[in-house]
Amino acid sequence: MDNRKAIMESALNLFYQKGYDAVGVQEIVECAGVTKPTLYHYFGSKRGLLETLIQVHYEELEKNIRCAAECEENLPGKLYRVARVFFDDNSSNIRVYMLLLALFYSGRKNEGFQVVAPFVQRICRMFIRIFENAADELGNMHGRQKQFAISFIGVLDYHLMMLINDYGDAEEISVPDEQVRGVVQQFMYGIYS
Amino acid sequence: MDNRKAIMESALNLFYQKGYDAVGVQEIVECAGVTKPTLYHYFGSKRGLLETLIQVHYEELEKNIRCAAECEENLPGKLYRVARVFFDDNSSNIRVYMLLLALFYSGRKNEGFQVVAPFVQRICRMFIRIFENAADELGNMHGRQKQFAISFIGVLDYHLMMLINDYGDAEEISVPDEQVRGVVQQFMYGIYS
DNA sequence: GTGTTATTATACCAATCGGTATAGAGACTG
DNA sequence: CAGTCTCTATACCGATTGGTATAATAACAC
Repeated sequence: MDNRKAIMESALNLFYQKGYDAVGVQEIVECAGVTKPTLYHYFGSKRGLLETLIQVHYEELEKNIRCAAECEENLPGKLYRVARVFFDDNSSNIRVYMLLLALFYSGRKNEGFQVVAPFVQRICRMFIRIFENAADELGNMHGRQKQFAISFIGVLDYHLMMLINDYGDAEEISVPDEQVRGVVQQFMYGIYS
Repeated sequence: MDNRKAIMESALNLFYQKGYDAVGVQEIVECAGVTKPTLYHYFGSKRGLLETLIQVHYEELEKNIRCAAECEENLPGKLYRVARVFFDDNSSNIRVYMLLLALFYSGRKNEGFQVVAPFVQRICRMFIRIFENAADELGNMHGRQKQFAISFIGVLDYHLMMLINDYGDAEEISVPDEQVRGVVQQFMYGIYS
């Protein structure tokens, strides 16, 4: 019962630190203090482990994003709240999201990519909808909703990546509000703002 | 003599499609039509192969970016030229850059990350310098050069990734000028422009 | 107490991993 | 011709890969 969670926790940490393909099943179970049959009993395969890992954590991530996106504020306020979801480290949120990204970049023929791609697309669609729902604020977007969404996600992702890089191996990553607001503001009004 | 290039070409394709860790040395040499000792003669190790692969291609990428960044235009013009370097598929440029990114996201304890991190940092510094050199256009940036640079790179990367994803397995990826200009313009003047 | 089910460890599998020892082949130098 | 140097193939190395067959353990219902 508890072994299941231990395996998932170990796997998340190892995948996040070394990459999905660079981590062996043996290493995961050792880190979790169990043996291989236990892992294969719960998850069936290494891929199955990754799938449930992503799925379970993604639910919460999506919920958080959706919640932030449905708040009663103007677009900048919404984007700020969404950004905060990404920069707020709920200990596992960041690791999951970075794993998602890493696998998304890992090449289309990679097993991890195939697992992760649909989830990334769902995130993209959520962001596109944010801009569509702000049509009254933005006016005619001339079909550029997707461009807006991709740009915004890209900005968030890269800032996140750089933060993780700067912080080194530190566990906690805290991003001050003003910095998040600065990023959103620049996105909204350009770099002259 | 030619075997060396064949190995590098095969490795680049395989790493790009399946990820560094998911590709075995055996697969590389088979794809190149040689045997393992040939690879180890030229590159010493799998890591050595990756290092020379990145190094050789990076030189050209950096040259192209630097060239675009030194043109005699205003900032939007410069950014447009730089963006074009990224979106112009010189058959190998995109593959190399995406490999660079994939490894950068792959986790700090990953072998590939350690190889690639210094190159990504060099790219970042180049972008930061672009904004610093535009101080006369931008005025006092209040130390936000790095934020500008990271945001811009993030926007480019994610657009690139999405393009590759939309195009599927197609070899050639052509991005119309207007789209590139749209992205740069949004970055410069915000989404109301 | 017996049967059933879920969970776990021991021990194993073929296949592949990155890497190499040895030696042959070819080109060039003396 | 002998010697040397670069390059490459055969065949191999120990270690690890993802995965499993078997059986023991424990908890449960009856």
